[in-house]
Formats: sequence, structure tokens, C-alpha cells
Amino acid sequence: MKLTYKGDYALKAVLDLALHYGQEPVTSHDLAKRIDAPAKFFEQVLTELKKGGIIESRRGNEGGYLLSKSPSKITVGDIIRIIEGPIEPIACVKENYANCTDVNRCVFRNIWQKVYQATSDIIDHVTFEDLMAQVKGQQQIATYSI
Amino acid sequence: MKLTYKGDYALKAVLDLALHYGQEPVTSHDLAKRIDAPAKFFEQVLTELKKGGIIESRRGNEGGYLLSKSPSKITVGDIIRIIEGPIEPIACVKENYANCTDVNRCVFRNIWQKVYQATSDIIDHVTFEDLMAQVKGQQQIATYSI
DNA sequence: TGTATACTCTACTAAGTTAGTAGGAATAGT
DNA sequence: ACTATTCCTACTAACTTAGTAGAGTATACA
Repeated sequence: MKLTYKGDYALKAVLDLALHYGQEPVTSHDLAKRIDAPAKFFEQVLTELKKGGIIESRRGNEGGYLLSKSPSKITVGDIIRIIEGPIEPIACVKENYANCTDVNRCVFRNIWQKVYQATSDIIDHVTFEDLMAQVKGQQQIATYSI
Repeated sequence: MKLTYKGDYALKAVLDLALHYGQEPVTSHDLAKRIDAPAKFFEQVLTELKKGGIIESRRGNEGGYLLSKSPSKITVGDIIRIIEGPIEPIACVKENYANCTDVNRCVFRNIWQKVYQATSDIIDHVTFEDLMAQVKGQQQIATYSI
């Protein structure tokens, strides 16, 4: 796994939309501003998230983007797979991979399999509901500590 | 973590050298042939492994490369860090990272920290002695099963 | 001392990825 | 009709990956 700017923007955008879940759509412009991403580049990220089925859009005045399902049903892994592609360290980790002479005997494949498993165990079990809870908790602390 | 060809060649080369540990040096040419890597490109990989302190070289006739320490003292993580660089999914995972406005509050950083930890827990604990044992075990089975 | 053998060093390149930029077309609400 | 917004296509500079090319340097051995 390696996180690019695109993935970083995408995660922040989805978290922002999660915090606005059930409310009015949020414009690309507002999102980009809040997460400090170049507006035009960020549009492309939103397009990919839409194609991936994570968000939907409303055009025209009062339009914008919103989550297409509950934050509890979206994981960090979902976003990463859509934006960054497969998370396997090497392609042979996947089942039915034919380009290797002897997949079953390769001592390194076991290692990459474990790394893949460990990584997805983490990112596929963190939902945006979890993240919202953390963010809200932090805001409380911040308020109290002033 | 993403494994490039360079990393793949490096791991295979070190395993091959581990299997020849205590014996005569192995030439770059022979290694490249056995692991099916382009000879000239592969030379660069060996240079990096040498700079990384994993292997040493003997020039001239009867020369070649050999491990600079016991296979039990070299891990997969050592090779990956030398060839592929840092294994953190994003730079902010490292300690004293200044380029972030609020590292302590970022809910995503926790996740990448965990991914980093899980990945290094795996690759830093597999030694080339372990891998040698696996390879030798497989050869036995292969012999018996004919 | 010569020579074959093997490592060493520097430079170049084609293809792909990353992180954008640019400009306009389509659509929806007032 | 006007304005705000998403949608679509194309372009680009910088960087990385996976090599290639060719000359230079050290060593063992005859």
C-alpha cells in the first residue's frame, strides 16, 4: 500500500461528506477548500468516487455531492481500492494468477500474502462511522481544553 | 508496500546467495541467469545490495558476490528497505514529521501507522535462514513425490 | 607480464504514473 | 435568460520504473 495525493484527498472528502450525511449536498468547491486540494484536480477524484458508487451528485444550483450510503457501510478499504487500485504488494498474491511458473512453491509469495491479509484486515474494518466518532470526540476534547 | 522488479530480483538473488553461503562467490552472470533477470539491469541491483551492506564482492577471475553475514541475520525487511525505500504508506507515519498541521489529530494517520506496523512485523521477522529451510523442505518433497 | 574474467561507473532512454492545468459543455433551480 | 454547479476531454511537467550501452578497473592464473 502506498497512499498518493489522490487517495489522501479522497479519504478526507468522504470523511467530510460523512460528517454532512443526511444534510444538503456539499459542492466540490467547498470540499476542495476545506481539505485544501486543487479544485480542478479534486473534481477528478470525486468523479472516480462516483464511478465507484461511494458518492452521488446533484447538478446545477444547490447541487453538490453526497454519500450514496450510510458512513457505517463505507470502509477505508473501499476508498483505497477505488482510488489506488489493488492493495496486493505484487500481482501473484491474487488467486488464479497464471504468469508465474510455480506459484505454490514460491517462498516469497507467502510473505506478500500475509502482508496483503494484514493490510486489508485493517483498512477493511475501519468504517467512516468509526472515523466520525473519533473526529467528534476530538472536537469535544478541544472545546473543553481551551 | 509495493514490490517492483528490482525488489523481486533482489530477494531472489539474496536467497540464491544464502543457499551458497560458505561456498565460492557466485557471479552476477550466473545469478542473473538463474533468477531470469536482465544481466545489466541486475548488476545495478547487486550494487545497491552491496551499498546496503548485505553482500560483498570479489573482482576478477573466480570472483563474484557473497553474503556479508549469515542468512539468519538477514531479513526480508532489510532487503525491501534497501531496494524499495521506506515501507510507510505515507510519510507522516514517521516520527517527527513536520509537514502536517496536526499529526496527532489526524484520524487516518492511526490507520497507516497500523498498516506500517503490521507490514514490518511480518517482513522484519522472516530471515533468509527461514526461507532456506522452506526451499530445502520443498526439494525433499519433490524428490519423494516422483 | 599478459590476458581472460568479473566487478564498477556513468550515461542514456522508452514507457508509465503522478499531480496537476485548461477550457468548455451539460444541467438544474430561480 | 442567468447563474451555479457538475461533467467531459485533452494536455503537460516532473518523476519513477525497467531497462540498455559502453567503457573502465581489479584480480587470479598461466
